[in-house]
Amino acid sequence: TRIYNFVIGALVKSKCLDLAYLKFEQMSVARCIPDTLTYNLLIHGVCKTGIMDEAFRLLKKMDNVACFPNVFTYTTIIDGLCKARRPDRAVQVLEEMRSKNCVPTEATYRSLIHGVFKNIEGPVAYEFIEKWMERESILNKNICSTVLYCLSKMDMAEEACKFLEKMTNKGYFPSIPTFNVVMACLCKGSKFDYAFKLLGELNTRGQVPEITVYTNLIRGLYNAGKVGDAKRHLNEMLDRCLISDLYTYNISIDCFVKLAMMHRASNLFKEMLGKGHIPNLVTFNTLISGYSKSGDVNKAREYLKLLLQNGLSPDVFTFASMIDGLCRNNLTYEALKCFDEMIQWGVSPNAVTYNSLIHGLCKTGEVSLAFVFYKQMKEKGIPPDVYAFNALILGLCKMGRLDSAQNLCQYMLKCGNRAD
RNA sequence: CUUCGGAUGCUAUU
Repeated sequence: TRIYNFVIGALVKSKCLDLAYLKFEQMSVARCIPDTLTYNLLIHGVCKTGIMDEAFRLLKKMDNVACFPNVFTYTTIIDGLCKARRPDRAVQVLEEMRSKNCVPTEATYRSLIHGVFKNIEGPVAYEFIEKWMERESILNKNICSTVLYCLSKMDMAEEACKFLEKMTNKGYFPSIPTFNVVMACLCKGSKFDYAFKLLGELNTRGQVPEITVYTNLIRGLYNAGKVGDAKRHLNEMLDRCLISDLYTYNISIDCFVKLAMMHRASNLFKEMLGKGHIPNLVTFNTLISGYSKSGDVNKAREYLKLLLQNGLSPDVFTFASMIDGLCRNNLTYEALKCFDEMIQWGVSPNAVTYNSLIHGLCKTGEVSLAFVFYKQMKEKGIPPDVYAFNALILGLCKMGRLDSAQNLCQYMLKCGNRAD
């Protein structure tokens, strides 16, 4: 039986179901008795191919030959049912297993929850899980974190709030990993009031959030135009999180950059040098991008020089920032030069590089040159995206070539882009 | 050795 199981397992894994079944038939001839594992393997196979009726037939057969299904059996079937979009039946199976004194494991619940969220549309999935949990009167931390994980990953901030509200009232509080994903989701979905509330609750529990929580929050606030709040939390972050390695320094510098606080960014840079940390390419790129964005091309160049002095080679990020900065100052000619330099460095331009350049050229009215680069990027197999199209369309409009602009817009849509 | 999942990790373009 053990040998047969091994073979059947291998066959199922390599998707040779019919051969697996053949071996299964041979077992009785060889006077081997299939055990629970044998059936589990076969059920696993049929579930993967979505033939749930066959899975149930096997389950019934187990009953007939007094071979008892175990957690693995039921979990496999539940997983299969969810993937076949039959969550109601999955819940039935869950109840059936309980009635047979088979205790569901974390895997069982995860199969159900993940399966539902992955295979059913978001709102419907949430409603389903919500109802299911109401019937399950137990409050299980693992179930909660799985649900929150799914909601967060699907960017269902609204639902995540509702769910948290309900569960925290029952005494639940997310673990650190769950807390992090949920916070990321809330910040992305601009649910700041709830994010603050959650953060406050973590504080009252005497815990300090990880730095990534703050960066998500700061970035979200900044994107939502709440610069004041973002600054406040940046200060709090610096106050409470240990900025002690390259990674955390880079994060903090980036926060200052994003909030256009370049003096603070460079102070932090000096501080890290003073403490003996060696800045890396990301550090320099971050600072260069900041100065470029603020229009201070000279400072950006200064840091580029420093980058080289540190034995680092500029990469596609470096050049993108430089080109962007030059274009912002209408130094289109310099930007083109920079583009050439980039190629001399052996760095291949990507979509962002072209977008920046095209945008800059259009801004200074050199639309025909912009189209040269537009063609070049297509030739290089880089599909132009909305950034490129928007710049070109705007450029054409400014020239009064509305017809061409419209045509390009049509073309953009045809290429599978969505107009914004 | 049979079932489901396993976060967060810094930098560029409207």
